[in-house]
Amino acid sequence: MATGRTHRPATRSRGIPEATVARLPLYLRALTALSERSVPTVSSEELAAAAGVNSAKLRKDFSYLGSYGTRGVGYDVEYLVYQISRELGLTQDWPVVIVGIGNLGAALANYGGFASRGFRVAALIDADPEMAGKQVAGITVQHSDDLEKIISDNGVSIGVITTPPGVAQQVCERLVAAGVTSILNFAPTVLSVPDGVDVRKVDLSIELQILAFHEQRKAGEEAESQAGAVAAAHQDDDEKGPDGDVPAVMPA
Amino acid sequence: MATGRTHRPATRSRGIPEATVARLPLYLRALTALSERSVPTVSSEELAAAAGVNSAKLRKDFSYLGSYGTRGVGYDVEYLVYQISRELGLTQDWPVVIVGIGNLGAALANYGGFASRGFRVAALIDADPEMAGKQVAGITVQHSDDLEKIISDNGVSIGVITTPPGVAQQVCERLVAAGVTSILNFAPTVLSVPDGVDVRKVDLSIELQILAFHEQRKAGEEAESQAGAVAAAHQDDDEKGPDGDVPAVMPA
DNA sequence: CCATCTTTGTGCACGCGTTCACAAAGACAT
DNA sequence: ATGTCTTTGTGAACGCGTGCACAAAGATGG
Repeated sequence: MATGRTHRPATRSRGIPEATVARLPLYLRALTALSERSVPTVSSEELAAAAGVNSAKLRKDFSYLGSYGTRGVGYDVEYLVYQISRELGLTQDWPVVIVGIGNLGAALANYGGFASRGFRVAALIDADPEMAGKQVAGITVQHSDDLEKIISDNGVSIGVITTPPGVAQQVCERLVAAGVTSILNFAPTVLSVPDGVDVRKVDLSIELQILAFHEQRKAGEEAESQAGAVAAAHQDDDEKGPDGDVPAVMPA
Repeated sequence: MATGRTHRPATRSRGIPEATVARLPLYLRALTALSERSVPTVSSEELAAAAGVNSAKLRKDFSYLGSYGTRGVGYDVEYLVYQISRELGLTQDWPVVIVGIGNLGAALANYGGFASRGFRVAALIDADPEMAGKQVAGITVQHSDDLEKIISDNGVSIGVITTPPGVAQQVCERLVAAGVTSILNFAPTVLSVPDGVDVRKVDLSIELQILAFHEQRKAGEEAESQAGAVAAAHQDDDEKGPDGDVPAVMPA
């Protein structure tokens, strides 16, 4: 769902399905909240509700990690927090670089959720000489000329790209050449990467467009059921779109 | 994938699979780039390469929209841009509100990708009285007391939540009560919404954790193949994790 | 008008993910 | 101990998504 180009053959890494991996952080967050409230154990039903998933799915997910529950009781919160953290690799330190310190890059640098669990902003990099030397989120921005050195000196394997789309691909290539093997891409571009490099993308514009699609559909259905037999002429699934010609309802 | 809690029964809205809908924006972006270069037609193979997907998948995706291609030639770029835009509902104007004008909210407000296609930032809302009245991205921030009025006056149906996690749920509820039916959530929280409301979430922390998982796996495999027969003792899939045992805490 | 060549549109098979439903396992009381 | 009750762990069925492979369709040239 996130890799740029690679046909990931459903990488069931060590037997853990990708879909399960994507949910583990969700469980971890819910468990951490319980842990802070000193709740000792939790049932699959309760935890599933907190994470917003089906309880059977949650149990199956956990079964891939091992048998960490106790029948008749539930799961030990602390123990599960540890197991999931370890499984996700959060027991170690992950230095991360952010490339492209514009509005978004700066916002991410300031984002608290970073340091919280295993991740540490090792460096901020920008191509603008004006930016170099400035402090953002208490970290000095460095010039992209030194990108390779920064990566190797800090042992960085995860890079975050928040550059304009035009330069994202070349930044990506430099990151990969320097040793980065995981990339989180915020630029609205499809990144091509060699095998062995993971890319996940976050794209505001795509998310909005998906929402708009469903929104339009809702409006269309609503109009359809309200209109009743009025639009009996252009019926069936042949109609080209819910909005027809006149938006009829909604925004001014 | 994105909905907070609702079991969306694979909402194949009007016969278009959800997975296809999620790729349409990708195609649209690639097509727009071609259009700007005045490319008249494009084959499924070329477009698929540009969008980073399989060409068969692309053709099947388009087949859900209709038969818009010409065999032996390909697809008419302009026509396809229009068809996909219409399908996604981008031919109409979507006023959007952003709630929570911190670093991230401000960054999104400044983000150019917003206005580009159908979306318009109708209002910025924040709970801090200090923020109200200030200009962000050329828009005056309004206080959250007026949230309901802002939503209804502007006919807003899409809301973006960039508040701290603690207040995200209640902001969400106010948005929904005021008439918002699509929510893009950047707060690290599971949102509960009534049926009929779509929620998509963007979560930096989760994305990083997924990357960390794969990163750890890569490192493990590497070490494994390098170490060779060294770790012959605790082998097989029975091993509890890369960092051995020391469970630290066991369930009481 | 026919042959050839390109490219679409899709039938089909396969695999992943989800969910149901239930047997097995353990806690707890008597 | 034994029975009851709760909750896990999982076998099995089903549906969605993906990709192969090919026939149909149309363009193009002779």
